[in-house]
Amino acid sequence: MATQRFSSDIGAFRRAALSCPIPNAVDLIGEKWAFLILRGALNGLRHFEEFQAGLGIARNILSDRLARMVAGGILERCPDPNDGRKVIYSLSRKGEGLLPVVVALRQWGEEWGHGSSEVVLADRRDGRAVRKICVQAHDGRALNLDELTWVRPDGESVEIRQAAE
Amino acid sequence: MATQRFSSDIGAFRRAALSCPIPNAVDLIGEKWAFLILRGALNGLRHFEEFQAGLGIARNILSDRLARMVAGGILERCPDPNDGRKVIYSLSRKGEGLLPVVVALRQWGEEWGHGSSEVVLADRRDGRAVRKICVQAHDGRALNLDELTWVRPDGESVEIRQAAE
DNA sequence: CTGTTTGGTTGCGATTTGCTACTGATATCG
DNA sequence: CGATATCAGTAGCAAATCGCAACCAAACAG
Repeated sequence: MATQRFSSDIGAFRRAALSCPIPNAVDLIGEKWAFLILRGALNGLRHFEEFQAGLGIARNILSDRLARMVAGGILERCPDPNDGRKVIYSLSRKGEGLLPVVVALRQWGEEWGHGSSEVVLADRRDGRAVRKICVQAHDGRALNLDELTWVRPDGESVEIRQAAE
Repeated sequence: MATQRFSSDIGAFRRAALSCPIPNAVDLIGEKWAFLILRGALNGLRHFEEFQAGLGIARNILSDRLARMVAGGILERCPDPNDGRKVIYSLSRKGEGLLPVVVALRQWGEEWGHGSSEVVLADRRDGRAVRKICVQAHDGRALNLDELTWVRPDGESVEIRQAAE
């Protein structure tokens, strides 16, 4: 009945995937509008109408996404104390934690020609552009894909990639 | 006719958004399956059946996403020279450039409890875990949201966030 | 030649999108 | 105060997309 005869490392991959946080994370912000709302929030958008006009998103979709992001702890929803009609959607600490993801994606887009870099993100202190985000070793050295492995916290190595040629 | 009377900074936001690479980038990988395929590819998955079994994705959807990612230059598709039935999907340099995005999202998920860190990404040279990815100033200092601004390449400051409030 | 693996495609019902119009609560204007 | 405008959503509905299952042709393997 040929139970499992995988040609390479899907077995290991699936096992590792069980504990991988990415699928859950992707359910929260791995969707066009959710990600654009996040970008908007990082850039100071705070109200329903601002998101709607700023992103050009349909109102029912926006409503749904905001609710999900609030439920997911990325955004916080509170009535505007200065104007009873308005609601303020602000980033939680968890939401702010996504800054590196958004900036990394932006830098990737710039590097690969998905839009010009007319403005660039900079350190407010001195106005100098931020560094290119990269994966860094313990000592700060930049690492690329083939310099990485998976290890268990005890230091034991685990092969997931490279298992298959 | 009340043309534009935005209460805060959507005007500036929309202007900046025109040149922002994020919407295009999001069209390419800002979707659940595309992102999971990317993660799979970074972890060594290479064949159609591997992705299908590894991710549990429907075959028609997988087919569609692979084609899009090839068209978008993230993956490269080539027939396996050793087996005429197989096709190898491998990351292009552009695709590998997304490594920081994926790792940053994974770290965020770990930090905020979307999955355990049974295995951790490490420097293959010494087996030590990689650093937490963050936005860094020119001198390597970690920067958080409120320490950032937008500047034009000539150094001229541009207010997008913080314009409101 | 027979059976299996691989990488798809096709059909179809269920879900999700996105547009437009509407509502109800609160503010602003005169 | 009364009329109007703003804000944050809902409601309805057509069109697009998803996801399952079945099917298929080409390329091996025995």
